[in-house]
Amino acid sequence: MSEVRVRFAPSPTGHLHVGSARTAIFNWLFARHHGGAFILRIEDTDRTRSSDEYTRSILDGMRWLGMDWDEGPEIGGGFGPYFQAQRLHLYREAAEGLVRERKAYRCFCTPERLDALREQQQAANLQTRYDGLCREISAEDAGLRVERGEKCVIRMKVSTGEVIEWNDLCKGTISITTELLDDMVLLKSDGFPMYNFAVVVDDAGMKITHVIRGEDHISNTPKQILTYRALGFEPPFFGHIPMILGTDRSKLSKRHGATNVIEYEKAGFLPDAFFNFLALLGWSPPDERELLKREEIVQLFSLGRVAAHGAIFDIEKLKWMNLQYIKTVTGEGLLSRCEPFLQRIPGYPGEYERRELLEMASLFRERMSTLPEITHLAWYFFNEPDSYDEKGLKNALKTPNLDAVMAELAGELEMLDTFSHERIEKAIRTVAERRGMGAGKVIHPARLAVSGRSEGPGLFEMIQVLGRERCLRRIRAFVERRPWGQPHGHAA
RNA sequence: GUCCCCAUCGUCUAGAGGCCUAGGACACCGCCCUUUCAAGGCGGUAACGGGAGUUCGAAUCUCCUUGGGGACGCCA
Repeated sequence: MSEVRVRFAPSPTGHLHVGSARTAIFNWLFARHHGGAFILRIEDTDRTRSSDEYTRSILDGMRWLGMDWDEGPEIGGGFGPYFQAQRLHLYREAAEGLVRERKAYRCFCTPERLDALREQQQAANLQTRYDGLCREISAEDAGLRVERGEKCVIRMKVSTGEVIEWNDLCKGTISITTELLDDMVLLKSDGFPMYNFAVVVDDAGMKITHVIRGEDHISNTPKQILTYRALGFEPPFFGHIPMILGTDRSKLSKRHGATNVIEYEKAGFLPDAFFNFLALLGWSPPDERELLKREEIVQLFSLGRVAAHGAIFDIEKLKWMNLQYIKTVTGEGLLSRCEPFLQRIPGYPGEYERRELLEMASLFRERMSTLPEITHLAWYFFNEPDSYDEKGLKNALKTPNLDAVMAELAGELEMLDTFSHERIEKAIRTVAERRGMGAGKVIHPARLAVSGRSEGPGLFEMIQVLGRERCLRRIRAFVERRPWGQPHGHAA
C-alpha cells in the first residue's frame, strides 16, 4: 500500500469536543500504526461561527492529548494551505470546472423559494430535495444573469437511479440510492464552498487515503463519492466510527455535562488517562487489557476492532482510569501536577520545604481520582484545624482521660530525637500500652487533633510530614479547646 | 415522514457456529488487610430485546419485528 494519509478536520466553532477528540485519536492511531501521515486541517469556512481563539484552543487540546500532526497549522506541509479559508480559490476553480464540463450548473433559486419548496414537500410527507428548476437554464442565459448581478449558487447534477456503494472500514458494505440525493450546492452565492464540496476538494488535493470520521457523516459519503467521480478522482477508503453518547444514548451534548476536552483538563484528568479512556471507547485490544501505554495502543490499533455501535461516555470509569494513572506518577511529577490545585489553599506552601511537599503529595496519591481533590485533602497541612469532625469527636470520647492521653502524646513527640514515622509510631503505641488501651484509642484522637478529620493518610507518615512543631501546637490546642465538650478529667 | 446505521450485564466491552453452565473492566454489594479513608486482594449480584428460519448445533448466519441512534440546509 502506498503511504497512508489521514486527516482530522475540525471546525473552529468551539473548543475541542470529546467526540472530535476521539475521532482525532482514531485517525492519529491509524496513521502512527501504519507509519503514515496525520494531517490537521481547519475547516473555517463558516465565517460567522469560526474564530482564531477556537483554532488555538483546538491545537492546544491536540497537544494536551499528545497528538502531533505531520502537516497542518503552525508547521505547514506540501499540500497546504491547511485552513480552508485560505483555499477558497481552489474550491471556486473546481466548481467552475464542473460547470464547464456540464456536471454542475448555476442555480438562481432564492432561499425563499427553497424554503417554500421544502415546507411543501414536508407537508406532503415527501422527501425534501431540490426540484431541479434551474437545471435546464442554458449556459448563455446563466452567464447573462450573472453579469446582471443576480445571485446564484453552483449545484452538481446528480442523476437518479444509481446505487452508490462503498465498503466501510468499520461497518461493511453500505449502499444508498441516488434517488435520495438531490442536486447539491457546491458553492454558495457568497463564493464559499459547502462543507461536502470543500472536504472532497481538500481530501483529494491532500491525497488523503483513508477518511475516518464519525458515523453522523455516513449520509455525506455518497454525496462525496459522487463529487470525487465528477472531479475525476478516485475516492479514498471510508471508515465511520460510532458516536460517543450521553447517558440517555443521544448524541453527547452540553446537557450531559462537560463535552469539551479542555474541561477535563481543568477538572484534573491526566492526558494519558484521558487518551487511554477515549481510545477504549469503541475500540478494544485483542487481549483484555485496559491500561495501555500509548505505544501499545499504536501497535495494537486497527479499524477492524472498532465497534459498530455507539458508546456512552462513563465518567466513573474515566475517574477510575485517572486514578490508575495518578498512582503511577511519582515525586516531582505528582507535585507539579497538583501544584495548581494546591495553590488554591490559603497558606500554601507555608513553611514547608520542597522535600516535605513531595512527601505530602505522595500521601494522597492513592486517595484522589482527580487532581483538584487534593485541595480539600491537603487543606489542613497549611491551615490549623478550626473545627473537628463530629464523628471523630464522638469516637474520641471512647478514650478514657482523653486530655491526659493527648498531653502525654505531645510530651512523647516532643522528646523524640528523630522525628520519623517509625519513631512516631513507636511513641504512640507506647502511650497506648502504658495506659493499657488499644492503639486506636490514641491514634484516632491524635488524627482528629492534628488534622481535624477522621479520615486521611496513615497517621504516622502524616505527623512526620506535618512536622513536630505543628503537631505539638495542634495537639495542645486540641486539649486546650476540649471540643469533645466534657469538663476536665471526665472525658470518659 | 424518508433513508441509513446499530442492538451482549446499569456502563465500557470480549465473542467472527461447537472452546459460552457467555469472559474481563467500571459501578454496586460482601469478606480480607488495616489506626481512619482510600488503595489493594478475594468473592458476589447482573446481559445475548422478541419471533421465525438455516444447521446435528446459533450470542454468532438469514429474514421479520421491536427498540435506539443518525442524516435529510446557500451549517460544519
